[in-house]
Amino acid sequence: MSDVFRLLAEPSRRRLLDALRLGERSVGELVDRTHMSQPSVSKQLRVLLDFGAVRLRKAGRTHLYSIHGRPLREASEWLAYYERFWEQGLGRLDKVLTEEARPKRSGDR
Amino acid sequence: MSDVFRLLAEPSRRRLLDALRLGERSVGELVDRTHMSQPSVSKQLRVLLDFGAVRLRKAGRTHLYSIHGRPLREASEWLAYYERFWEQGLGRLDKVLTEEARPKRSGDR
DNA sequence: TAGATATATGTCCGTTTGCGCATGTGTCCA
DNA sequence: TGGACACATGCGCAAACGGACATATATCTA
Repeated sequence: MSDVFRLLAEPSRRRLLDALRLGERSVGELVDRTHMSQPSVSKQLRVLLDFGAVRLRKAGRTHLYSIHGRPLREASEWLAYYERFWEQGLGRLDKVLTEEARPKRSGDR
Repeated sequence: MSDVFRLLAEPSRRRLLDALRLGERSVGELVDRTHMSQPSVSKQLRVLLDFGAVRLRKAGRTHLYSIHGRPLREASEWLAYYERFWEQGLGRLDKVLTEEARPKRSGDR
């Protein structure tokens, strides 16, 4: 994995990053929060770790993961804002943006 | 394709979007600029079109494509800024960012 | 130390997807 | 109208990748 977009292309990894949003989590907690199997969680964490997107701190037999790196922080903010629109399709974005923040400014498209 | 990250995960599509950055381009121009085969260009353009990421304007026998949609514009700016760092690996990002803009502020890690 | 707990890894399999190649469709022009 | 030109599409294939399942490794505790 040498490409952030590929990294983020996988929903399971985005779910993990989302679950790590608020801070350090153990693998078990991530399994609970994401409803993924434990092996899947571990594997995707490995991918994220190799990429440098998360950090690992071992505390006894539990492994604590946390988000690392400015790029992912930026990406996380970026996706947090747009994901809700995108997941409903692109068509509604302009509408929602207009309603939400800028009732004017239609000279964009 | 129902996921922007998957859409952007493919380097060929990012190359196309990049080639469309400055405006409308014909398929032939995109073939030249991206060094992709014509069928590949057409296919990926189709994916981008179905997603709503580009627009098509037909002028005779040439098809002019252009980027469409605020999300991709945002994504484009976002990637334009970070891509150069990411493509060289994540490790250099903090360094470059520090050198570039903020010689102080090291409490970020 | 034995067993339980927490996590990691190996293997197999099915799916997805991009590309190459050939061909089809639409448009312009002599 | 026939042929050149611009682009799109269908097909087959190979590579990438995630998940399920079983199992290995490490740590804690009785």
